[in-house]
Amino acid sequence: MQFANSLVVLDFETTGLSPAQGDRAIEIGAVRLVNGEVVDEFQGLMNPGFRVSGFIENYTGISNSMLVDAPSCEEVMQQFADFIGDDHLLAHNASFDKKFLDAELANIGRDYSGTFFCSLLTSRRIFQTAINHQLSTLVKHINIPPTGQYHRALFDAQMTAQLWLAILADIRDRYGIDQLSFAQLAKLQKTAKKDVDKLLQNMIYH
DNA sequence: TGCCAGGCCCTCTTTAGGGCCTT
Repeated sequence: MQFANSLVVLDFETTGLSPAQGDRAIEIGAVRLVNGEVVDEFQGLMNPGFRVSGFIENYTGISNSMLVDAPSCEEVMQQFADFIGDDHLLAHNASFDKKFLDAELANIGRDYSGTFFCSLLTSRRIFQTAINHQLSTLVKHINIPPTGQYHRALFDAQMTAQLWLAILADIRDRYGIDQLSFAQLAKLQKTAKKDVDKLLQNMIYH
């Protein structure tokens, strides 16, 4: 059984919501979690080749003047593909970050072999009483003092990593499960909320 | 010209609609 001991936790800032509509990445931030600790990190601004909107400048704090001298998406994503290696991946609302990772890596003819996991889907199942499941709300929910600026890629990746560790700690505290396999995590994030308790109870014995 | 994401998930559901999340 392959335990989920190593993951790359990543977050993109982008020019918009959809690469299919022409949006590009403008920043990637990531940390590598190994055995519950952050052992490495990656951060890079990238020039998408066109001006970003005022909305995105305000939302992210990343201005056009910060991007004009930044390396290209292609250059940064080459480095990031090397950083990912063969690790599995995690993001908050992974469907969003996966769209951009797939699009940006396709641009440079690169790929990745790992599976994407989602802290949003998992937190909806484990922290069912949270007011909502935005990253910032969940960080408050788990009593982690935020020490940076949300909507910047590295900080959001760092907070997502802390959220993930809190999810694993909650599972350990409530069910006595010390380690979950990638297959078990995949099953958990697809299980209906009402069935999560039974699923984890059963995992104790398998 | 006008429009513009998309996957998940709940429910007053499944012959559907709308809120939540991400930028």
